[in-house]
Amino acid sequence: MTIDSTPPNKNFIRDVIQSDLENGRVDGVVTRFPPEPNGYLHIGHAKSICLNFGVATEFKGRCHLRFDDTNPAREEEEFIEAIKKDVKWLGFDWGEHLYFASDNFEQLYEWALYLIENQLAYVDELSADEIRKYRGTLTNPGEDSPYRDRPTSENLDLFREMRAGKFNEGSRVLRAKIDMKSGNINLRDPVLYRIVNAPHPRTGGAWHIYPTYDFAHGQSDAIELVTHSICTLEFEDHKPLYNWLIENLPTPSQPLQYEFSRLNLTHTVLSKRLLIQLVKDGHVNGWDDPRMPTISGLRRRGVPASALRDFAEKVGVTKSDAIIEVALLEHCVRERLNKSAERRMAVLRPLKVIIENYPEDQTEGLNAINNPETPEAGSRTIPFSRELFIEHEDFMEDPPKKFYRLAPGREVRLRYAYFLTCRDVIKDEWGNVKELRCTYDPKTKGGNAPDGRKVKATMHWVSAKHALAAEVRLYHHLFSSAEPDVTHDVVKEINPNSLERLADCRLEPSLKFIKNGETVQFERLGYFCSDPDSSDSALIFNRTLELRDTWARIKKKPLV
RNA sequence: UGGGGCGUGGUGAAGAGGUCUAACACACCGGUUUUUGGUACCGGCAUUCGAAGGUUCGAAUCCUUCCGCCCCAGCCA
Repeated sequence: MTIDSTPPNKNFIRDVIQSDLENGRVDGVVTRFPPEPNGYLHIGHAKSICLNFGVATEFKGRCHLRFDDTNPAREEEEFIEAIKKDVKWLGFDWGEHLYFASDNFEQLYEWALYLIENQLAYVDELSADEIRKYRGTLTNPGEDSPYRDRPTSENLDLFREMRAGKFNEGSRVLRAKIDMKSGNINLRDPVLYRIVNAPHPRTGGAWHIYPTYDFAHGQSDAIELVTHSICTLEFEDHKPLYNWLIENLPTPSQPLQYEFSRLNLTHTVLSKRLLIQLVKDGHVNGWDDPRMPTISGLRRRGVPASALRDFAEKVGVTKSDAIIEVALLEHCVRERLNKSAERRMAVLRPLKVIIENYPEDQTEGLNAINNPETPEAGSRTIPFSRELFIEHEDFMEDPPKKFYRLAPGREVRLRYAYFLTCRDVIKDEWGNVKELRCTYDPKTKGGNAPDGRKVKATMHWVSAKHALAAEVRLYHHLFSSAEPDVTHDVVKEINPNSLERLADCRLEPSLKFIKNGETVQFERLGYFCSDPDSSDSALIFNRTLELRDTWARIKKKPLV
């Protein structure tokens, strides 16, 4: 299992486990991550995965992967596979402990009969609408169903017939007999089983009735001998029901539920409903669109799993509603990538430079360091020639005070190459700068002047005739508002410019061999990775994240 | 107006009667180093803990009242 450098922070879950271990409530830790296979995992799930698996390894226990597949109307095999892939990629291993709530359908059914026999459950023939009416409101108590006190044998017969598929969907449900007047609505005779006639991804057409979350989750925990069932805050109200079922059923163990607050992130949405909508309505290009907060989207974007783990640790685990700034995620990504990503040179918006005093047909190989943070990464050779491309925004004809890149008459350093001086600016008929005529100083090879003269800027570049053409996709926040208002229409909140495609980028030749899934740094620009859409004939790169950019800040400030 | 939960800086989050004129991290603001305006490094950033009372020699931590925010009325999870 994955061990990260970040030391675990203290949180109440760890405290509880620690004391449960010390006072003997449990003698080992078993947790579980219980996704419903009705969509892809997102970064909020990553928090839960890291917590559950993290805490399990920390206390030398284990963590199960269990699919809560109790609603065949929504669940699909595709999601099961995608979820497994994401959990693995995140660096966690459930070993032998892959489970499905559906594995327990037979046992759950037996327990339902057990409840009926103990007069703790009954078959209700009220319609969904009527049940709602009988349930009362938040402030008014509910009323007992007229079917509540039918004889056990009748309940048994009816329930068996439900299983046999004798009834229509919605015509009958099995309900727990608890308390229609409870202040906790979950205790007002909650539905335990409903009739669903949809094929189940695992059990096919074997069943006509399916347990609800409440009737499946806790018992599955108990069957798997889970000791700490960790879930999010909205299940807090369900805990009394969770416990009621465990107390009234002959389960093999008595797990306890603990709740923490779910992750919220600025500039995005993290509700499954909304993410499904973004995908279905085509506002993004699938679940793994690099703008998506899904694990698959982040992976495609070039975010390393280790950064996600760091992030999950840094956000903390509490019960208070919190909105984490994306900046924290971005920090974790940069921190990891700065250490691991090899450096390359690429020009996103090319501006042609002709070095007038450089021999026409000469090419020389220059040595460039792969990663200054990691000397073991070694170095590579990059070609230099008379015609280059530099970044368009690295040149200004009439530069403001604090701009110290290239300008007419000014000398700068080309990284790993030579000092370069701008002699002439060539413009098109519209007055746009389209080419620079420069000279270089042959004595500055490698980037230093023997006379000791200094230069204010070092710029990246690419040799025109050796460069690779590529498309580069730049991503911006999916929502420009930090906290998008999703109460009405998410679509209105979407940032229309979240994807920016640059079709004419130029890369240094070595980028041809970049491994899939490897994220590199384009010097001075940011972190990039090759997109799965990329091919030998059409290179495509995604920008994971920009480097921190002090110059951009200076530009924005007044009084430059 | 029923039940449950939560309130510590811009954002998270430690702290649970004295070591708190409140850790740490992100963000932000300055500065140093630098062949990435990156990285690294140094410094700044809550006399105050939702509010008001009270207990105490002493409170963010205990008590009382009040205020605010979140969740629950699916045969979703």
